[in-house]
Amino acid sequence: MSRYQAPKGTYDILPPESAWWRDARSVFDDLAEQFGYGFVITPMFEDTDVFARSVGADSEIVQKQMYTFTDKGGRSITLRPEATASVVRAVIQAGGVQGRFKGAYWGEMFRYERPQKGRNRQFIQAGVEYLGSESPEADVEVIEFGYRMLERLAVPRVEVRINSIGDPEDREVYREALGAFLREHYDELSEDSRRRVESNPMRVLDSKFDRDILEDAPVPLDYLGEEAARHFQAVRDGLSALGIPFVIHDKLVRGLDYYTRTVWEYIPTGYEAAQTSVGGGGRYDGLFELLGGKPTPAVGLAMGVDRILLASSVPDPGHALDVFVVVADESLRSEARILTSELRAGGLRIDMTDTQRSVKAQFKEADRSNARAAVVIGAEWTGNEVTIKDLDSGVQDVIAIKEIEGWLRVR
RNA sequence: GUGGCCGUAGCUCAGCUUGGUUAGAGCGCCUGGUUGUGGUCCAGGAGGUCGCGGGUUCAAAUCCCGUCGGCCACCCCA
Repeated sequence: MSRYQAPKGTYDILPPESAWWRDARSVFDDLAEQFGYGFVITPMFEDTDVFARSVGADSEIVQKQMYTFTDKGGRSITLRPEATASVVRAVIQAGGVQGRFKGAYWGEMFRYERPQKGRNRQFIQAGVEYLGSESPEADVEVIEFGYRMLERLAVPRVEVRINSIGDPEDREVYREALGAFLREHYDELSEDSRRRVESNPMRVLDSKFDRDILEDAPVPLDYLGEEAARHFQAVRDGLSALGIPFVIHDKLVRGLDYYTRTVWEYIPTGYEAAQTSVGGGGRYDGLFELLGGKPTPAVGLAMGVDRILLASSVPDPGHALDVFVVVADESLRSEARILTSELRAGGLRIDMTDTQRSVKAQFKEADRSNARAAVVIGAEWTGNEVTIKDLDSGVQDVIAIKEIEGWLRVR
């Protein structure tokens, strides 16, 4: 037990697990490039107002989950709990959207929460923001992006849940109807839900306790305006055309206040935990104005990379090294070092021990380091030769030093 | 923020109920059996402030209190 440990709700990533993170990052980078998204890198902290205004002052995130502090200049600063607000702020600051803007990001987010499976105080989110388009095709593309990402990261049995919460005008009418319904059944509701009837009635829909009562509750879909309804239909048609399976969840609402119309989540159905969503997104046509920009329609998603790892089947990493050099004659150690250096320069992944050890111990290390082959430097060196052994098959040959790379290529 | 479970070797855990000689196991690590050959087997070895602090006691890994941390759930969300 070490004296110092990573702060509560944070963790370190070391080999071999770190390899997955490197791979996941490159999968995401490739995908973003293929979908035509450029990278947006913003600060990890912002003026507190950026989040308070965008995410919603009454939201759970702002109420109790933000890492907020006052800096030495007396400014109220908050570590980002999510990235959309930052990206929108950055784009507004840079002059707003001319035509379309497609941006991708990957980075650490911070939320002060009680840690549990799939929930930490520092975690990685990767996402894309499709700005400047009101077309349902943009929604479809962004939904597809998340779906493909999960596909490539080997998350099995992903369910895409979609819903439309309508435009702000629709929602106002709906809120009334829902409020009336909830007040009618007030006595039957759980304590948590009762508390929210006035403060945030839409979140009651999500309650895990009141499913029976909510069975008959009005849902946002019944209150969509004509345009929002047409938009939602187009999104569904677009997804079907691409062969992306989805289910409509008429009680799906999301915790960030800025969403309008389409909202969705990705749920890996084969994975057991309380925190089931590995990603989600929505349209947020009102956010630019909220942050002082020109009205700009937009849609985006955020993927929880930590949760994707939990839900994915991690593949066998394969060989980590091409060659492990075994020094059988200690007087040739320096020659072995030089050979190692040369082979590395040629692009091979190669390692060796740094102190005298038995040949047996060196082979053991070669095996553990998951090398393809061992190259023995010993008596045969005088004839400009080495012994090379395939560590999977056990086959070994004595070959000229120059032939090492060729031997590996043929196998 | 609330609740439940847990914290003993690098890792996974036993021991704690009924306090008492040098705190154990498996895996991992090191060495040897094979004087140049791993992944199997056998033998030996290293490695522990029993999370931390306090209390009770002649005596605490074991009982009590506090604290820190972990896991799981509520809540919330990615």
